[in-house]
Amino acid sequence: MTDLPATVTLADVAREAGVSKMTVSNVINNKPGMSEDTRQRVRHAIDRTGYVVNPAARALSSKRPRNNLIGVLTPQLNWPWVAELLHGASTTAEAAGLNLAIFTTASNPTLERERATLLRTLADGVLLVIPSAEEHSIFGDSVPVVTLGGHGQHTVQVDNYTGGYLATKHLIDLGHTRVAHLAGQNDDTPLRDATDRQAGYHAALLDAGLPVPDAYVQKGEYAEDVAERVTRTLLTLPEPPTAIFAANDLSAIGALRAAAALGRRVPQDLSIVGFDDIHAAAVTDPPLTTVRQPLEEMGQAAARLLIHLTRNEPTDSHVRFPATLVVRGSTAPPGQEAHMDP
Amino acid sequence: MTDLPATVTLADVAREAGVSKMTVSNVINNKPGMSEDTRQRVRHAIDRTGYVVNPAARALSSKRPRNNLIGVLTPQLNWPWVAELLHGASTTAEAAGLNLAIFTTASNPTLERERATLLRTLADGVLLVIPSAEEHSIFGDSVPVVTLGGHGQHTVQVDNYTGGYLATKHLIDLGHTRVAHLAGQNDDTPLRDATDRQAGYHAALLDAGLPVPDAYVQKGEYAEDVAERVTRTLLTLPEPPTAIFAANDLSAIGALRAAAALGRRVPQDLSIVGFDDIHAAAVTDPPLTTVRQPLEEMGQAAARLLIHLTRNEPTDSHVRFPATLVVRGSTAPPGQEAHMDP
DNA sequence: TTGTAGGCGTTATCAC
DNA sequence: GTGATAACGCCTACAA
Repeated sequence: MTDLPATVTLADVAREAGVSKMTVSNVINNKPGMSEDTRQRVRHAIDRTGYVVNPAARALSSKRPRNNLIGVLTPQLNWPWVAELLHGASTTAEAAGLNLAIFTTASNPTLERERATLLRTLADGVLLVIPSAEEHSIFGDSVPVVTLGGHGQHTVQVDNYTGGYLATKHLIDLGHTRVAHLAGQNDDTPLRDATDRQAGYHAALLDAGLPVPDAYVQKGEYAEDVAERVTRTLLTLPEPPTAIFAANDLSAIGALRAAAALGRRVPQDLSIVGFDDIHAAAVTDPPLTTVRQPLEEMGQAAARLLIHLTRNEPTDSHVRFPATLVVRGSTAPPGQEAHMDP
Repeated sequence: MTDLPATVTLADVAREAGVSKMTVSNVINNKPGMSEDTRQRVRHAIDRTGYVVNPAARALSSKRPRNNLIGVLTPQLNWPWVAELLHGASTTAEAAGLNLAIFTTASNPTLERERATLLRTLADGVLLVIPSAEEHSIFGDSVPVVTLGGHGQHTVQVDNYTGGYLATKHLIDLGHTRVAHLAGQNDDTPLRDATDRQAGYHAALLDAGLPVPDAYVQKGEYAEDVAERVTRTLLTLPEPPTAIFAANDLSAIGALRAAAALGRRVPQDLSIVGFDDIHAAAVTDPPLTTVRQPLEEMGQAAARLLIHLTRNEPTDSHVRFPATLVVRGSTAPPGQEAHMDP
């Protein structure tokens, strides 16, 4: 447990072990072709000196370094959806001996490019969470890329369309005919996920022969405060919806808030379905009926995919997880009490 | 918006501008002492070529690189407490033109050291979130370090002792005499924060002349599932507590679950106070009375502190935020309805 | 099986 | 003001 801030280099270890730098390097990288004796001697020298490779130097000298590093680019860390996803990824990565370096998406273009350069040179692979179109192009094929919640060459996704369909159908089956939607879309970037969920919503209504008044589809932007504001508008419509399908749990919670503020009881006066099944969905008042994404598993799958890619092992290109409906207390037939399964 | 994955180096820019590499380097680093004319010419060349510095190379050649990078070491990303803290830090860092590179604490010692080396060489400063003793020693004084929720040379903290005291006093003032505590402690690492909160709890009971049966202080380990299990035990005691002060909101939510499972109504049969005031605390059923930490501000303060340190500007060594009680629906006098402020 | 030379992209140093 | 040269620590390629 001695801490020598002085940097130990390959040369130091080599001197200590009485070999050349290259031999030490080869031992470190588990290269074959050297006597077991030498290998041991070097190992000991490494332990004694407390040597650790300098990833920067390694990155500089070899084009495709093995730094045990996976870079992650993600918006907003305090989005529960992201946190749970990354938790899964981190678990799997660590089990495989890989570090996760997480960067939040920079607004500043210079920062963005610096960060990309850093990852391109340093990381074994990159995990993109809900990336913008530009984020993709930055990496080209300089390093393996897996996309979580978006499109790309290698992706991990939930079946958003079916999820949207299931949520809406659940409301229809309960007897609702006026079903609104808080879409995930915002103006800047048309997110694929949001579009698919909305398509599922439309399809379910269409299959049931129900109309979709334009005013019933609002942009919730995946955000709690926006959803709250928009829900107020919906509920004060001349003919307000009796049920809302929110594109994610956060906006469902916003809707919950708006309902409470306007004195509408959930689910008696208004049914609400979310999407994601984040941790918080189970403890809201009332507990949220929602479409479950297996977030942790999805994160794990993404990490696994990336690990295979970095090792040039064969893998699937696209992993799609099923969306399942979790019925809790926020949905009921219009004008009635909740019917909950235990 | 052209994407040339081919790496542009200083030499390329130098050739383009008709100057030497050093001049380009000097322009990039805003070094004084060159004609405005040259500076402009180089600037243009940089734009034309799309040059971006290679942080790895920079790290290698200079002992104290300015990479616009703050490294963060944190346990568990899906801890809401952490997510909200880091969100704050990230906001401030980005506004100052700094990238945040977030690493989750590795269990593997080799990974841990590699990661530390990476940060030591690459980062301008390091932010440690609830660090273990060892994590501190890794960095020595090779790079500025700020600690969030722990001790060290530069720290940002909430007043945990007073927080614990406030929470407990609130329960006592409501008339509770049998007040239990779900401590944050686990066996491995005695966290300073947890100890302080518990000390506040003890002091409040002592000041009120109330006893603290050993059986009333249990290890909730800051975790929802552990807290749920332990609360079940507490509630089935011959003389169960009528109120519980949980060391964080997550364990308070666990307690909420246990109460529901055992058919105890909150707050009529059992009052619960949490700690942190994470986002979810406001939407639980019932909404959680809790001790608020200004998490986002704390993250911002930590980032600001670090930024000053990296610039060798004078700063406070320790920033302490006050803890405030937020009364919601999970507390009431024993055997009575909640008395909520709107 | 082991060692030597050279270069990765940048900055420090010191001449010009 | 500007530029050549030598590191920084490691790996690739090749030689012994």
